[in-house]
Amino acid sequence: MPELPEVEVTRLGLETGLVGAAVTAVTCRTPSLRYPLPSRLLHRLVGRRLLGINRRGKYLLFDFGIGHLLLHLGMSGSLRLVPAASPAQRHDHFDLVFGRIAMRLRDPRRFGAVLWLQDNPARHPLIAVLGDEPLADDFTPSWLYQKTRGRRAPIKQTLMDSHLVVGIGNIYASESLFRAGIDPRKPAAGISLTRYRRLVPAIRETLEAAIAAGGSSLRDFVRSDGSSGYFQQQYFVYGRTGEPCHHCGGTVKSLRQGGRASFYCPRCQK
DNA sequence: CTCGCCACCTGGGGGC
DNA sequence: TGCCCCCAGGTGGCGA
Repeated sequence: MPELPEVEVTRLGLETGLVGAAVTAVTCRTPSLRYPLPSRLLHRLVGRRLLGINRRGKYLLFDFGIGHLLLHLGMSGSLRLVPAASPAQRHDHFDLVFGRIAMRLRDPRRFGAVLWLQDNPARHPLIAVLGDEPLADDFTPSWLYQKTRGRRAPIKQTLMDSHLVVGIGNIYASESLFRAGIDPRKPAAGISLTRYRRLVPAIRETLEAAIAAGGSSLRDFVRSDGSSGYFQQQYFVYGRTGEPCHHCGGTVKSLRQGGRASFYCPRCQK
């Protein structure tokens, strides 16, 4: 799915095309994704101008002045700009139409979310519980070090806990730990401040490189302009079980942690 | 608070 | 060809 970089690339793609435009129609084709679609409330957007698009973690927040449309892409969601007249296909659940252009949400696995937030988005229960933004200035080695005292879970799963730090999914957790030279199985509490001084920049570099590459985490990820794309970002370890490590030439290994696949190089990551 | 596990859903791929 | 099982992905919610 869309991890933070893919959501951010989506946000950037939509922002250019939609901010300042007014909604002319709303189409809900699915009664419910993760939550029921608030179709009655959404129809009140007709005639309203989109003032801005923000991101918090993997959530997108569309500011309409009278409230915010909150979208989450789940595991398989994508948002694209299409001609308003183009026929919807299977799994196209929701359209926000801006004249001749429609922003279309497609989500085959339907883990995504569409919600209407009347009040301050930061106070919404889904947003209020979120952890630090990994690209923000307050995400520092000492902050992460302090927050992980007493956490005996493996660092890989800890990085994926959105209540601690947002936006890092299964792919970029493995990639960040490779860059930092840390074994994904290491308990978070057992990692020294010195090593967090390496991990925090590694997370930033991983996410920023992916944003620069235009989003990459799903084979079927489609950028908001509809182009197929990701400049084939090269993963260091993700999905490369049995292949040679790009750094040391050793063999990339995989294991399961909390029901998900992790990838690492035993020689580079201790 | 932390942890481990389940549920949610669908399409694609491999094995037989 | 068809069937079955497993897997991918994010996150809320549960009980321990």
